[in-house]
Amino acid sequence: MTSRGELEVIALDLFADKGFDATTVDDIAEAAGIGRRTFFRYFASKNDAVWGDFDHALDDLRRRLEAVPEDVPTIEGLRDAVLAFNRLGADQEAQHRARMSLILRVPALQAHSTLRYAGWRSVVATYGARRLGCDPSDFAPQLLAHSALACAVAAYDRWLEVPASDLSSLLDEALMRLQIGW
Amino acid sequence: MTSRGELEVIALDLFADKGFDATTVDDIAEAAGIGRRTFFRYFASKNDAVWGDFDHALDDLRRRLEAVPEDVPTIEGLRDAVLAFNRLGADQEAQHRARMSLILRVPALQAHSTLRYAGWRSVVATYGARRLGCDPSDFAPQLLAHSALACAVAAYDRWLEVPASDLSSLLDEALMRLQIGW
DNA sequence: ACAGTAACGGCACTGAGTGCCTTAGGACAA
DNA sequence: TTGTCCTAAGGCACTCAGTGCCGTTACTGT
Repeated sequence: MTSRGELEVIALDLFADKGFDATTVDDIAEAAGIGRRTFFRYFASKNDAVWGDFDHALDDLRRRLEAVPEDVPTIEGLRDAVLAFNRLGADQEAQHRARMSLILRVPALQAHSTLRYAGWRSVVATYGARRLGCDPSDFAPQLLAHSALACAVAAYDRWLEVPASDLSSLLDEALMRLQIGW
Repeated sequence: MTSRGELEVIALDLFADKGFDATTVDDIAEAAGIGRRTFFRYFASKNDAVWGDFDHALDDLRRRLEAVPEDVPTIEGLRDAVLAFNRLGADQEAQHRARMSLILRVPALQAHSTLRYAGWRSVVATYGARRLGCDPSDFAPQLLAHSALACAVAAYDRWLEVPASDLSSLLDEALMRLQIGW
């Protein structure tokens, strides 16, 4: 009996070892001692194994955004929430780097990430709509969500590029740009 | 003898007819009267058939950005170039809508688009670096490129969502936001 | 002990993408 | 005309992700 979390660790280890593309689902299943078919009961795709329980993590972001007081300006509240959402303990840093390096650097995962980011954008658009007094499907909150995501991804990309960099600072800098414009 | 362009038209027709996922490469090859193997000599993947000659189109954007005069503010020059790049003749509108609808609405293509967008971002980052007096790999031009792409994609998304909308106006509005901030 | 239910996983299939190798056709020199 | 070379074409066989179907195992409550 292997839990979803354990399976994720096994997969991540193999990806780190052999690379994502060179690791087959058979490899993961064999390493975990489960059937190949069972892997696909835990994860909809090989790609998804890298994302852990992202939907659950999004609940955290959603709660943080819902808790932003009305008197805090929209973008400042967004920035605070995104920074808190992406804050890591020193012990998680290496693991998170490995995970994000896969997501942002392996073409197959880079492509797949777009589908996962849609959930993130939806959460941000809902917050934006509340603050702007409109519907989440309106142009403004959608544009805000796309733009905020762009800032976050650019910050992550930079963080991976520069080993000594601080993720929080980069996110802060990027989202400050979102606020003040170019 | 079928050219790449003709093959693209055949593929797009089939995608419109049966849907992207339900159309196999075999279907396309058969409709074009070529071998399945030959299809993959024209396009690296089924996804790429939707994109036409995007690399060639990017050359156009690159030239427009290179031609932006020094005395035009960075974001204004970017906005002018992006608007011109995305200007359509009335005869191309329906076709472009169909193409972009596939790219932005079919999950497989939505995912794949990220890889194509990288080229677009690279062009914009190069422009940004020139105007900011730094390297294209620096944080600022990368952030600018990510942010500008977010605006463009959000505008396209809205354009597809609202049948009567005007793409140029939406791009203009989104890139204006990039300039003035939130 | 037994029926019901959910997880497990084997099997066979589809479809994308790839490497290898053969063949057809056009260009060109002798 | 004939031989040579080169390139586009494509057949074949393979890998691998993902899926539907179905039998089996194991755990639950009665």
